[in-house]
Amino acid sequence: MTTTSFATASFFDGRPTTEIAQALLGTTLLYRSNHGLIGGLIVETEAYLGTHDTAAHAYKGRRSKFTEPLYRAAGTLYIYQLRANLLFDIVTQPLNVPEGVLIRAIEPTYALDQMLTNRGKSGVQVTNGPGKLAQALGIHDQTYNLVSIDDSPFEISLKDVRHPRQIKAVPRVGVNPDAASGQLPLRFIVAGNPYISDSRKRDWQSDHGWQA
DNA sequence: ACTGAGATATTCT
DNA sequence: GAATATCTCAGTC
Repeated sequence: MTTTSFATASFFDGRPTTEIAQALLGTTLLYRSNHGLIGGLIVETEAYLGTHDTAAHAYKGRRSKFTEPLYRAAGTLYIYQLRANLLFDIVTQPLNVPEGVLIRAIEPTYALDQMLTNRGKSGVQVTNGPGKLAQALGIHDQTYNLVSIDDSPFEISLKDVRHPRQIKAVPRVGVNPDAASGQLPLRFIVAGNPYISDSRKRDWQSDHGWQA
């Protein structure tokens, strides 16, 4: 196995979570599903900074069966249910440093047909949100929660990497804005990409915000 | 195109 | 019983 086309543990090694969240933009999230290779370019991420981040599940060191994956090694998958949705996170720091990145949106590049079928929606509605992208990929259980991405059918591919022309850092979605960490700009987006959750059509760019 | 309410599952107080 | 790292639909513009 080469180390150039996959983002494994070395991708996370020794970098702050905020930096990893930005570095993931433009890489490809791939899933080797029973229906074949499916995935797309990551266009939106959020960083959750552990015990001092009021919006993080590990705030104040909360540790339970639910939050356990965050305390494991970098590259551990944290797949959990929020209301009727599954959310897909990757742990970014060494053992017992409970930080992670939430993948919030992708731009489909592999098996768009399958995603349309999985979602029953068209256009950007296919993958422009964390729960939506899980549905689109066909993730409907927590089988790979607590598993290292290297031992899972998931992969961060650096093979067809694109470079955002501009990365914007804005406050995170769905966090209590009145809490201490509520306004921190820890949500990172590829400016101008139409698959950004809750984006406005007027902000979309024809090149989707990628460098040429 | 944009806004706001309601539904949904799980965890923690 | 309250809170939550969300989605969808119906109403309005």
